[in-house]
Amino acid sequence: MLSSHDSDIETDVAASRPRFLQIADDIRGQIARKELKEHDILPSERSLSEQYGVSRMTARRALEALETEGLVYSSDRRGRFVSPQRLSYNVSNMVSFVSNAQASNIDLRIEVIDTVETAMDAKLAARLGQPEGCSVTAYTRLFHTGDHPIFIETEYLVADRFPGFLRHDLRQSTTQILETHYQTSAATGDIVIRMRGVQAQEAQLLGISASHTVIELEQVIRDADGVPFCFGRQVWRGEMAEFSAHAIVTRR
Amino acid sequence: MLSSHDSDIETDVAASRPRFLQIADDIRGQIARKELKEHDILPSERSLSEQYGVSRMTARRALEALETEGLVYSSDRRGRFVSPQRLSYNVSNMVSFVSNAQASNIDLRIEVIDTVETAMDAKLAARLGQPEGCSVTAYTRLFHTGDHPIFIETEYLVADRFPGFLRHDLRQSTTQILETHYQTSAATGDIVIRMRGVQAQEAQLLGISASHTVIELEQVIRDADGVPFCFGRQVWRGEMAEFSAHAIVTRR
DNA sequence: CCCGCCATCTGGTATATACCAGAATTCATT
DNA sequence: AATGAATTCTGGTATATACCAGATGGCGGG
Repeated sequence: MLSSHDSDIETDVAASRPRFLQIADDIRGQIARKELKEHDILPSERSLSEQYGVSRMTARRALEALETEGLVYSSDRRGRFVSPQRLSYNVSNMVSFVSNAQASNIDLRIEVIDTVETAMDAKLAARLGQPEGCSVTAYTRLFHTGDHPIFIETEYLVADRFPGFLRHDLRQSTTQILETHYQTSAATGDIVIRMRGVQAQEAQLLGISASHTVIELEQVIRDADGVPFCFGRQVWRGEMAEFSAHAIVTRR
Repeated sequence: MLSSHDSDIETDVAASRPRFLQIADDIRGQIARKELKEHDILPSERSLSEQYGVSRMTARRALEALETEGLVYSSDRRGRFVSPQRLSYNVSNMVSFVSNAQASNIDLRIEVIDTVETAMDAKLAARLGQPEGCSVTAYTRLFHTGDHPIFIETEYLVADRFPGFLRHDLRQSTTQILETHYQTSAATGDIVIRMRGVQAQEAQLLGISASHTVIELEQVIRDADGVPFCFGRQVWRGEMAEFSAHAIVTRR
């Protein structure tokens, strides 16, 4: 009945749209229609290639397309899975991401990757309004929901101002630590968001393959007097978040 | 002299890091060292494969890696080129992007893709605080620097408030039009930024291949009374921009 | 000098094949 | 029941090959 029409359309589409994108569209549809749900495993490259009668490489391209879109993530040599829903991160409301997440019932786990006490390079010193070579406390943490990595954060604190900072447990909100133990809280911030290629080490921590893109979010945080005391850099799995802000036009 | 050491290191690296990433690293270095400059053409897939003694597919993967990173753009069947520097877009300072760009000597060209006068769907109506089915003026424009596409913008205006809007020349700042002819200017905005996969039509307009990622920026713009009058969606080539914001913590 | 044809270049798609290493599972041995 | 070895699965890398269609540039004819 309609089948002849359908096949006409299909061959038309086939003429224009590459096979691997058609397969990707197909799977995209299954995800949209919830036939495949969050963290469900997708068919393997080999089974897809049989299913659609294409070579493994073509099936692979379809899956890779979904992966770069962020609809799908892959776990090395285990398979590919449907990505979970995005988190929303309000950059204007600079109250701790950790507290926010916990308030919205997100199961957040923080892993401390590295801590150092070192000297500022020129760039960092400029951002923090300090002389070059000045002492800085730095730590890198990896944030997960469930066992799913979301972003890496490295923060640099003016060391003189926060003595013994690294003695605190960093698997909690640092905003909290700063307020409780150092009577310092964020008042304003300058934020930059950009998309860029992931670096090898980051890719490993985030559990994504090299040559993917990530979202980098950098912020300088200032106290009530406008004095910068922290520089932070977050590297997000791009598909895992969206960033919201509230802007107020200041006319001068 | 050092060559034996070097080759040791090289084979070590070779053992760990895939060949296609090594080639990508190599080219990335040439770009960083300015041996290849903005809009310079890269070696073709075939010449790269000869140069490094790998198959064309491997050379291709190297170039594709650079492309997804945004370091390189490709123009269908002409070749691959070094991407130009990013633009900086301050989302807090909501004064027209167009005026800003012109002030910073950026050669901006605007192409009007589509204009319509239609009825709001439920989602749009909610964002603009209007009843569903209400009349809306919409237009889609493509922004270039030189002949290089940067982003697509679609804006939706509450039609009743801006009669005859589409009669103006849209190849200029719409902020300007709104201020001059309708005594309306932006006071606050709610902005969302996310990374997502590009859609087929967008890919064509932006001159990128399908299955790449883009940055989507959505904003609701309100007047001095807090009444929303415009919803806009921008779809950026991710490598072409970075977004900055100034945040002020409001404690409640 | 201009126009149109054609060879040659480019990337885009697609197949078939091979081997590797890690993850998961199976199954026999202790 | 616990341990450990073997098998089977997965994606990751890499090669070789083929054909297509758009872009480009040279060349010849008007």
